[in-house]
Amino acid sequence: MHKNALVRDLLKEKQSELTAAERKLSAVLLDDSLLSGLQSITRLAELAEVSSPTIIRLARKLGFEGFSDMQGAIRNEIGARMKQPLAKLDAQAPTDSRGHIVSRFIEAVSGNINRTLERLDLAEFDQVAALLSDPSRRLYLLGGRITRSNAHYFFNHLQIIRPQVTLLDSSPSVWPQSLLDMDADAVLIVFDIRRYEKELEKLANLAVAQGASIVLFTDAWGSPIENYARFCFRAMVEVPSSWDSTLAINFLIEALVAEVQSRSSVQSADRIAALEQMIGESRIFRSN
Amino acid sequence: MHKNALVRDLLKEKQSELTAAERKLSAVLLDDSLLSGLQSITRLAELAEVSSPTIIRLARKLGFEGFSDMQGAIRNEIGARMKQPLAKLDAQAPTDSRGHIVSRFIEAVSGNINRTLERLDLAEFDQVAALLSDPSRRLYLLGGRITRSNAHYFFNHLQIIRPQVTLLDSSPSVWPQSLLDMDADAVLIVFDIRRYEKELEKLANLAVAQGASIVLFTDAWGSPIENYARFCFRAMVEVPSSWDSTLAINFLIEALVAEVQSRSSVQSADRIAALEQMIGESRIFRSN
DNA sequence: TTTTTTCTGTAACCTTTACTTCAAAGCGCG
DNA sequence: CGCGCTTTGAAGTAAAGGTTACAGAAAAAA
Repeated sequence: MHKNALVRDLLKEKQSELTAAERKLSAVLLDDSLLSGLQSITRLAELAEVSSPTIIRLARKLGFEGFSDMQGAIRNEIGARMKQPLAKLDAQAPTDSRGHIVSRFIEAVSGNINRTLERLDLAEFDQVAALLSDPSRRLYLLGGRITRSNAHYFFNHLQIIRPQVTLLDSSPSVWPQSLLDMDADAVLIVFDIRRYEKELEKLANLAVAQGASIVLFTDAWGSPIENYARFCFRAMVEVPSSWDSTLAINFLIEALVAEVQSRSSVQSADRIAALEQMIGESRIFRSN
Repeated sequence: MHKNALVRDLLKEKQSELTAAERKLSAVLLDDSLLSGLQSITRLAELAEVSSPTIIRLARKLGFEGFSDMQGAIRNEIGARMKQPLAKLDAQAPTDSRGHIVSRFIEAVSGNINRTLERLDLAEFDQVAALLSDPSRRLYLLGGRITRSNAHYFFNHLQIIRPQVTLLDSSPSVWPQSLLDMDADAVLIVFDIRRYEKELEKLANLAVAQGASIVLFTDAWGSPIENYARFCFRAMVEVPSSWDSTLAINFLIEALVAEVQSRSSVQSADRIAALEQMIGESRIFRSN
């Protein structure tokens, strides 16, 4: 019975029946594709911070005679996986012959991120990081219908890291007020993927006219805002879905956050500490 | 010295210096990509039809302390070969010897996504997709300080695809009003990664008490809300940054959006068409 | 051939391993 | 609070592990 089943699947399948220590162990095993299961039971026990009996109990729970038996199965499993040309998400395809949506999705997404990075100019990335770390700059973030979430995510982090960060409202009617403040020190970070929104372009145009610098995040085809942008990141967005994927854009955002944080760490340490305290004090929904 | 070199290369390199029995052993090892070297020395000896001392002598000849030492190297080697990164941005490293932040980031992120998917239960994924596609369900989304953006992103799409989707306000003081409506038909989608927020747990608890089902997105360590959740997705979030990465979570969201969309496509087609029209009519910032 | 050198397996060695037992710790429940 | 129950690791054991020493086998040199 267990001869056919893969240890990995068994682990996932019986996850709910596992105890706390067993789940800890299971996490360690799954964490590196069962590879840690090839060590001696003692080492594995130390690595997973459980005792060796726990390991044996888990092995038995999965249907093996003991640890050695399971280890043999793991070795076979890894061997089988290695002989496959490309180790991609093993398509078990329970419902669909062309593979589960998750399998197809991960394939597309990894391609998107890869190609986005291929086109990424690291020097440009560094320049943008420097720009966003400059405390004398004022940052404004703006997104479209869908990309507003990305703008919000970026804003969320930047606002904690440094002062002078503004997320523009989703309603264009209140933009003019912010526009007033955009001078040569201002940086407008715009997200605009298809379908490109005319309002965004209009605002970008006006901002540039006032001297602001624009950092644009767009898709492979390029928003019309490219013409006004000082810096431009193009990300791949196509996936097997009715919707575009902004994962590559999110990747760029997170990498920028990391870099801006490390460049601003000295100044932002106090800022974050102060924030933590304010959060603690202003907790409304008391949890006592 | 031999720390860097691969066992496989060492074997081929020193082939000429090997004795007959050693060469027989080497052939067996190379034959299945060193995989047979993961067994016990006794089994390997039987398989290669040599004695165990021969194995030790070969290991020493290659520069290892003994069989165990070589076996460890083999394990690492196989591990390295298996976890071929989703993307290995060929390190150009212009400024930093340890690689550009983007390179280090992509490595961490691809690992995170891969490991998140390994732990993902596809059946659970499908169940959640079905749940979210059910028009008789009312959906409520809730995120923490950082994950609010993810909740917003999810909301943004779900709201277009189907009716009865609500994004809970970031301020807990107005939650009770929404809580009133959460009965057995309600689905509360919660995002809670470290540092876990007590307010979220409290709300989840109350929602469950009213009969609502909870779908939880959390990190590898697991939010306390797990105890109340009907479905739980655990994503890996660690990256070389002061901040956690929610990219794996975003991946799950996008995959779910794709699946929910395809399941609801019939009903949602009209909805999207209607929406498009409304957007066209209500454009404020006219582009003449 | 004999002598010398190199190679290889057997048998002993001690260490580590996988596994069992058992008691303490944790946990839910009345 | 104590009561069961489950979960967990410490201690102990028998077996298998890796390693060593040594002697015979094979090959090379004389």
